[in-house]
Amino acid sequence: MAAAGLPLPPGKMAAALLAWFDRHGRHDLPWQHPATPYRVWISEVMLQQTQVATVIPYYEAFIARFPSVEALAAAPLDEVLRHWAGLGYYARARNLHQAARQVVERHGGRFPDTLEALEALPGIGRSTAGAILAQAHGIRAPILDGNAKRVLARLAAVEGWSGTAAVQRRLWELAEACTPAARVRDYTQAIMDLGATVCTRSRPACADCPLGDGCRARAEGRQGELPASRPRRELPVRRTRLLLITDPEAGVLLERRPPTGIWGGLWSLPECGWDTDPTELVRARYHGEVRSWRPWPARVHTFTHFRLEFTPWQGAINRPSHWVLEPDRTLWYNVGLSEPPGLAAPVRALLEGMRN
DNA sequence: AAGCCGGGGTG
DNA sequence: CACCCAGGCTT
Repeated sequence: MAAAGLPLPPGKMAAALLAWFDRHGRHDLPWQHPATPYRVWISEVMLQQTQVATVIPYYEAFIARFPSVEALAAAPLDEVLRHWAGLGYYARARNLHQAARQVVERHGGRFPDTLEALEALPGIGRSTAGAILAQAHGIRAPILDGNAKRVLARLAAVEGWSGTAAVQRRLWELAEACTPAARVRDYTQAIMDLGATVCTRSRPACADCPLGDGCRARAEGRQGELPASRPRRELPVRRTRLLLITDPEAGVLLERRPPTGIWGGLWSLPECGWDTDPTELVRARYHGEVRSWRPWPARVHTFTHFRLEFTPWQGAINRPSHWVLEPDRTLWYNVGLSEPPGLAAPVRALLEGMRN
C-alpha cells in the first residue's frame, strides 16, 4: 500500500492528474489570467459553496468595480454588498471587505504568503488559504474543497461523512500527501477540475478518469456510495397510543383512517393521543366499556418526514355485542380467522406478532 | 460537534 | 422534494 492508504504512490497520482489537466483541465477561467493574489482571493471566496457558472458573471462585475485590494478597502460596505446581492452567504461579502482593510492596513496592501497570516483574515479558512498560496504564490499547500474531498475519498475509499472531525482529518492527510511541490498551481486546479467534470457526485465518468487504475472506490465498484453523504437530519418524533381493544371471541377492534393524512383510508387501530383519556374515548365513540388497560412496549415507524412512536394500549372488554360501531368505519377483526383488511404496515406487524 | 448562512442546479 | 455545491464562523 502506498502512503496514507492511497492505492498508488502520491507522485504517480499527481503526475497522472497533471497530464490529464494539460489536455482536459480548465485553463480559461476569468481568475486564472492573471492569477494575482487579489483576484484568486476574490474568486475563492465567491466560489465557497457556489458553483463556477454562477460565480463568473459576479466575478467579472466585482473585479471591474473593485480592481484592487485598495479599491475594495476604500469602498463603502453597501457598495460591496450591492455587488454581492444574489450570490448568497452575505457574511462572505462583509468578511471580504473587512479583510481588504486589514490587508491594506496591516500588510501594506501586499497579500500575506503564509498559511497562518492568511487564515487570520476573516473569511479565509484552511482550504481557501491553501488555494491562495498554491494558485497565486506557487507555494505548496493542500486544498480541501468539495471537489478534492470527493476525489480523495473515492481514491482511498475513505469511509464516513466528511463532516466529522475524524474523516476531515483523514482527508487533509490525503490532500497533504498528494499535493506535489512542482506545478502546485496546476495540480490544485487539476484536482478541482477532475472533481467538477469527471469525478462528479453522481454518475462519475470513471472511463475518462486518469486515476482509474488507482482508485479504490472504482476497483470496489463503490463510486455510488463514496463519499458517504451527510446523515439525514433526525426526523421529528410524534408519539401517540394505538388502542388494542381485544375480545376473546370478537377479535381486535379496527378503525379506518380518515381519507387524508397518514395511512389515509387504511385500516388501523383507534388512535388515542396522550392527552386523551382512552376510557372516555371508547365511551364517546363506541358506547363501550373497557375493564382494564395494559400498555405494551412502544414501537417505532418511520415515514419520510417524521418518526411515529406508538404505544399499543391494550384494553380488555366484556360484552362486545353492546358496542355501537359505524359499519364502514369500524370492524372486529379476528386475527388468523378472517382475511385481513388493508392494514397499515406497523399495525399488521403488531397483529402478526400477536399470533405467536 | 452542530447550527447557520442562501441562491441555484440536479436527479 | 431532497440533496449538494470551489466553506467558514459561531455557539
